Amino acid sequence: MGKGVETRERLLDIAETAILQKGFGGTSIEELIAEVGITKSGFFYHFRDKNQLAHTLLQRHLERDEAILNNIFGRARDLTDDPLHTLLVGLKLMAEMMADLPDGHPGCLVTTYCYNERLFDQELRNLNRQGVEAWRIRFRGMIDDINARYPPREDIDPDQLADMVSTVIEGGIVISKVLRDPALLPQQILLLRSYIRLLYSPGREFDS
Amino acid sequence: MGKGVETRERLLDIAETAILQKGFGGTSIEELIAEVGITKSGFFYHFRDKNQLAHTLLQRHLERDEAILNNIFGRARDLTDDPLHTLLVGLKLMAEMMADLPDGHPGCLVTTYCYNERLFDQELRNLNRQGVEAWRIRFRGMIDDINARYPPREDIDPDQLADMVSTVIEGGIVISKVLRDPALLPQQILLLRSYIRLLYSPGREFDS
DNA sequence: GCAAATCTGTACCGCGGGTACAGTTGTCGA
DNA sequence: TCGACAACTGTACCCGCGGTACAGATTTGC
Repeated sequence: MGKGVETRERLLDIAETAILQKGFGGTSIEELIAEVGITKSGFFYHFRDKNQLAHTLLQRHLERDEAILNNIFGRARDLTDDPLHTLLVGLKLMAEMMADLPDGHPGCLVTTYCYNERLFDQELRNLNRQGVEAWRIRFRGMIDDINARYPPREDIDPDQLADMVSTVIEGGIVISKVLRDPALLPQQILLLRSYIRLLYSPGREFDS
Repeated sequence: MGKGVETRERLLDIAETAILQKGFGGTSIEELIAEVGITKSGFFYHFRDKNQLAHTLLQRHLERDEAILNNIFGRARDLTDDPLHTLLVGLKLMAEMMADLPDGHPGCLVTTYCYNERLFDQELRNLNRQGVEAWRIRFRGMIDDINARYPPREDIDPDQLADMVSTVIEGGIVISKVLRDPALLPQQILLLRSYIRLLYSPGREFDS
């Protein structure tokens, strides 16, 4: 890794932490360069402006996030062939991962950007949306596989159920942070898991 | 309503909208006074500084929120004496209210403040937490009433289930906004409702 | 008609985002 | 060993914004 790339990554790390704690408008370039130990000119060598920093940051975040999800549900698929079990195991692994974060989840850029939307251009808002759409597609695929084998106890729209994963994670992060209770996020993921298990549990399948 | 109170309320309205779209640090006093039509001196007559504006805003938000929830679940209680029905009807009413918002939900200050926490003092962060704790207490009470009459199909911690309401609402607002789909938030609330119905549905109550 | 509430006007400070551009330092291959 | 390029530093400047400090004007209510 070259020296430039390293500085750039450190800049991105510090910027991400700061933005999650103070929002985009509340984060100054000056504080970032002070922490990295470069000058303002150095910052503008790496990024055209603050907006491009935001763009790069979100892109990196979404890529990492996808890699993590691929890892989790890849491991889940290694453990079982059953699509329902795969999702349930995956959610369990996800909850365990969240529970292992020592200081709790630091926050998600998607939510921060959502509540800073008017500071960004259309392109960045679209990138954020595509990130959430990718989650929907991922979980929608898994739910389709489950529905193909198990009859749900209620007639639920698969897109809505897929979006519920994103909803519980983003909401869980917020409530967990506000209450300063790191355990809350994994608990909420396990409640979602409980819902899915109940939804596909056998018994009284054909009651109207 | 006096002239001063009216100006103050308009200032708060405009500030709330701006902060939900641009975050606290991204919202300038200058833009607020420009829209209200007063001078900077006028602003500082009403609020000591930006921080006090944030405080007043959150307090107002939490009070209004409590009034709305009282109204919704009050109406639900008028319709039925059964605690499970009350919660299910209340969630239905809440979903309908969210669906009736023409431009979708504008966002929740609790989440914005959560992702701007380092811009605020301890007192404001505590106020935010107390708001979420009030939600927990409210829903925890309703869940206790349900548990006293119905055996849940799974052994769920009542506090966690209560927090799931907050989680789904805050998360639903975020995902709804990012995807620009106002229908998503009410749908997610109805999924939560579906979970609670399944959790307390009769049949196979005593399977281990 | 007087006091208090509700502002306006003016002047000022320092920080932060951003622009512009010239100069410096280290690395690496020909 | 030299030169090109990456990765910066240094300096100077502009303007918007948060905030301070007042003094003065206008409106409202009793």
